[in-house]
Amino acid sequence: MIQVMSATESLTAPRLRRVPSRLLAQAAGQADRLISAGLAQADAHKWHYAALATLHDVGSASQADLSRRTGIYRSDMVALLNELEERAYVRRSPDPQDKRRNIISITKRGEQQLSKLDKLVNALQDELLAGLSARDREHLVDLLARLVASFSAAGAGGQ
Amino acid sequence: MIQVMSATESLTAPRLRRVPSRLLAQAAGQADRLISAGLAQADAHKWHYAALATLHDVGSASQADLSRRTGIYRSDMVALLNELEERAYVRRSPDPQDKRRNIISITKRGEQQLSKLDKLVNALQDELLAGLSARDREHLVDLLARLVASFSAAGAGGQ
DNA sequence: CCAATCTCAGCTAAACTGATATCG
DNA sequence: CCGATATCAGTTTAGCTGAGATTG
Repeated sequence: MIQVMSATESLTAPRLRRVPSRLLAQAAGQADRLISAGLAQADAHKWHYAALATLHDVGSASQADLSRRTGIYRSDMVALLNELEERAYVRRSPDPQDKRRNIISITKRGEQQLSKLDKLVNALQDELLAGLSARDREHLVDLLARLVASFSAAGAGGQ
Repeated sequence: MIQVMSATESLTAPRLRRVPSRLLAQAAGQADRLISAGLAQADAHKWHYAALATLHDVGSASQADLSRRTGIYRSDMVALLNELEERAYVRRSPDPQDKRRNIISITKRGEQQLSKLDKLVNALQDELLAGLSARDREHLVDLLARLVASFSAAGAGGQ
């Protein structure tokens, strides 16, 4: 059993209990621990999933492209793709049209692994959200998606 | 302007767009950057706020107590309280009843700082949630609070 | 003798920066 | 010459572990 240091909520100061940024951090922490632990048992990482899922949906992409789509830094993408290539989940081939680029594509084995991870990730999300009804889950996802979208549209990230 | 590496959502693979744990991580990241940057301008940290708010609501507490209530590790609490003590926001006095403990209490200056931070933190939450209506904000907070509560009630943290 | 408290010292992993060589 | 790409090396920080000395 993993020993975690989240605030004992019953003791948390009232003032802090409903601070959105704090709740987000707590929830995200719980989610991350759960998903990471689950994926670790399949010898995988959330980045593996993100990269494979993106490659499946997009077909193939350069590393920089993959980086933008997944939110993983180009510098970290190198090591990630090394791992995926080692396990033969992806292929790296030089782009003849643009010799700077590598074309990354998912292999058959990668597709198999992806569908395995897909099931696993979905199951883990269910576990995460076990305390909420189906309607509440959808609503939560909606609100989060809108929050993320509106926020990056506003100040910070958007180009 | 802070350069951030979040996925360019318009390019994010459909499969990833509505994964709850991913949305939570993104939202929490945005929130944390915003709040941390805002608090930094007041030469403060989110932990400062958590500790001061807890002390105000509780009156006084041992370091271990504060640690449990805020979710900050006892080991990190030492350094945090050093900072707060330096700035004369809190007082550390030995507990005569239990010589292992320090009794931490908030000072007048600490109260002043707290009300400053209170306003600041509230303003930052508003900025964070600017894209959502008042009803949506409440709903989001509700859902997050229930998620966090149900989750720790279930498997992981709760004794 | 075991459990809790405060403190210090250190580790790990994630997020991020910067530089280099290559190419468009 | 500027901008993008892949790669490598390095920093910073949050979160976490472990151990020591003291006390209940």
